Amino acid sequence: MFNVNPGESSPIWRQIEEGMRRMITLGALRPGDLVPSVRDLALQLRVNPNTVARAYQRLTEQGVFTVKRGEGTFVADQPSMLRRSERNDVLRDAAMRYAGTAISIGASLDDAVDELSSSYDKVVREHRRKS
Amino acid sequence: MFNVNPGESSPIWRQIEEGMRRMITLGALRPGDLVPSVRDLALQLRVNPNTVARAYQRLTEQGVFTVKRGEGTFVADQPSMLRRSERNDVLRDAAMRYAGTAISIGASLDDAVDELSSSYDKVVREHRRKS
DNA sequence: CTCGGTGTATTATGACGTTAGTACAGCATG
DNA sequence: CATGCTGTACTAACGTCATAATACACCGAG
Repeated sequence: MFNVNPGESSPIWRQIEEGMRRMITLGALRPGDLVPSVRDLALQLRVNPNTVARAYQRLTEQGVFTVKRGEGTFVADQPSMLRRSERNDVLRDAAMRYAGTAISIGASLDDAVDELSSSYDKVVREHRRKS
Repeated sequence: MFNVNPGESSPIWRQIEEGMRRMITLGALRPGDLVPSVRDLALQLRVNPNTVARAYQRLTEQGVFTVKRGEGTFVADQPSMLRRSERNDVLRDAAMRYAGTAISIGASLDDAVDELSSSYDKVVREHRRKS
């Protein structure tokens, strides 16, 4: 599925939320697909079920997941993506953070772009492989 | 100087640490320059002095800052940059995070690169303007 | 119906980051 | 010397995050 890093500065439930979004936009999870149960994913990621539950709850509120009680959680038929404005805000914030750390260690824009390109492909390939 | 976001997931002292590194690599702070006092910067950023103190302390341990008691904190004559291996690790991690969020919201690599390029220039320009 | 799985809610606990306040040691300036 | 600035250290408090242990409501399968 995907990994999670407890040492990371961003909370685990957010990593799970973003991880699930990645799986969907990469096609590893398709509309109507059954998502691992809270307890299963918690075991798999070696994380507390409550932490997974929080991520699932947020995704459900956002319309990305739908819940059938007693049956499981599924990817919504039309996974509501973020509006373009919100999407741009998210991307811009992330870009600012990345640019900031790149500059802070003296990396050039080309360096940053190269590393980004490599990482982008890497993430895509890993997900393609596991699906 | 630079800004700080309490809502960010990464701790404030780390934002200050990276911000100072940016100032140095961008030339806004040069070796031998006097750095704002802990209390001054704390007032300016609307942050607790202890938070600034922690960032300064780390930078001092890393050889980026040197301290003259009763006088102030200065940029070290030869600000010891990170080793190439560490530098690459930091950049790679940051790139992975950025790529992950970009993919999670369905942004293409080109989108991510464009936004990165824009943000990189923006950070550079802002620092140039303030120096 | 019963059983097992699902999501959900609640409470308690420990670790961590941040803030606030206070206090101390050292140096420069007057 | 005395004052005021510097960095540094310590404690208490609060909020968030993650964990843990339950308990409940719901649904499908047997």
